[in-house]
Amino acid sequence: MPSGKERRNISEIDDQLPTIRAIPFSDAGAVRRARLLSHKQREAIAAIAVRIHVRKHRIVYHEHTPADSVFIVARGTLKVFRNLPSGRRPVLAFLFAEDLFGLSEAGAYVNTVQAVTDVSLFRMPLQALKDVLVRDAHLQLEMLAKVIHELREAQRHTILVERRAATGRLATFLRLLEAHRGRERSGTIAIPMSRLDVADYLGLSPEAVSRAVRSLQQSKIVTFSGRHTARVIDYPRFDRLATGF
Amino acid sequence: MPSGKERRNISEIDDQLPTIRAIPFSDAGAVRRARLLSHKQREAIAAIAVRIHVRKHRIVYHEHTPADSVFIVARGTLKVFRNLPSGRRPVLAFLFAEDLFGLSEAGAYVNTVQAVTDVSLFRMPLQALKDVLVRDAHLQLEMLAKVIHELREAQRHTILVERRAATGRLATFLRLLEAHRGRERSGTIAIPMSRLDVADYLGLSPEAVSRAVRSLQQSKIVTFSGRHTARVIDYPRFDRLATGF
DNA sequence: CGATGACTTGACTTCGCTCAAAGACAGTGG
DNA sequence: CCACTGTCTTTGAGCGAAGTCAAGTCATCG
Repeated sequence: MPSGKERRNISEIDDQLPTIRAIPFSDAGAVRRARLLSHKQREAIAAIAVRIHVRKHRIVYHEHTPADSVFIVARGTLKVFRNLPSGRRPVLAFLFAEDLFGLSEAGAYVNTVQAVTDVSLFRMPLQALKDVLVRDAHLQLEMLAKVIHELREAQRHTILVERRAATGRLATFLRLLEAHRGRERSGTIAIPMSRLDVADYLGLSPEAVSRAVRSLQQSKIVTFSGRHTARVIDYPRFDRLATGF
Repeated sequence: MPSGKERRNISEIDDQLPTIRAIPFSDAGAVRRARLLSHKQREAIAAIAVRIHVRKHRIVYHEHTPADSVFIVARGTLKVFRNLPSGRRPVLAFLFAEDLFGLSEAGAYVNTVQAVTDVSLFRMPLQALKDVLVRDAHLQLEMLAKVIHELREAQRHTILVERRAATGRLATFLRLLEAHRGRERSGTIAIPMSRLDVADYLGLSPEAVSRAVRSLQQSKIVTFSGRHTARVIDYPRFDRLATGF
């Protein structure tokens, strides 16, 4: 995929090679997530990776199916969820560019992963990846840091869904989306997923999400235009709501 | 630490060397958690580990303090929690023998870890551990499997606290405790932690936990003797409650 | 542009939380 | 060894917020 002569920004160029992003586990003061891999390490992974594209709403893999590949997100948003006997479909995480997923347990995938938008992925055969990780133990340490970071995210998520107030949960979620875009706060937050997905992530009914949206509007903290854009009006109150656990 | 001539069972002998236990990530059909390390790998870790003992209720480390060590549990139970501005103290996990903890983020511990019973730990300096992991990439892969396993546990926990019914949450928790003891189901489940700890883990008020206990008794599914022992009477209904998400 | 599914709104129910108080347990010192 | 005291736990009453059900509105895709 040659780039032609048009101007491209850094993230466009960068998604030609796989990267992962997380907070490294030593390195005090690393508040923000950083890219963990050197150019050489990225090439080592690229050598075993295939680039694949998955359309919106398509499923990447189902829980309980044999796991032969691990993935890195190049572009787009996905959701990780589980189908429960009760019919509930809790969303455990959303995945964005430079996230890693597909790490199996006992040879099978544990969750189902579905594209929320059109996505572009790097797909690595599990065995080939293991070989690379054994050969380059430093690269493996970065992977370890990434998985530890995911563990922290999962714990944050648990804390989030344990909160009582629906508006607080929603505010925290919006903040998460905002943080994921990186760079400065522009006030505008894109919400790529459906209300139902948000509800399943927050552990609320869709009606409760809807009411929380209305509540944030009425108290003039956030406005919503259409169903996929939010705009923060009152950052102080927004942050207080989001972090005021 | 020579063993003397008295009879010792396997787990007693085993806690002389650090081990970790998890479901490996390939190896189809590995339903149960297995010990991941070879004798040699255990010795490599032991070479950099110090054995420490922590009394009941003592704190191993506080969140936001500089992280210089990683730990493996040799014996006892601990809880992992966070102190939130609101005064809530959600428990994110309980730790048992052969669990790994203390993996930091940006050089600081993320959570607080406190002993629930008297515990015995292996303490490894972070830098020394990293050196070992770089030197032995296969050992590192086992560590990676362990962290992935913890990630799965965290996700299960999220699903757990999203359930509505308090009795269902309690049943699932009891099942978790039972599973952790390993071996066959004897019907008897030891509950080492306080009701408040259970409440903080399940995202309930202590009152709600108490009522759930009463409810399980009244419906003759589980009986409780004292505060730290449960006995399952009706396994079919118990399992249905616990897994019927 | 029309149909299908996603989302919102309203009315009612339910279940866990809060507050308050009584009861059980564990550790301490006499 | 036992009584005492502080803490943990249980129980009750009332409230509130999210769930459920039902119906109407909007947006999105063919």
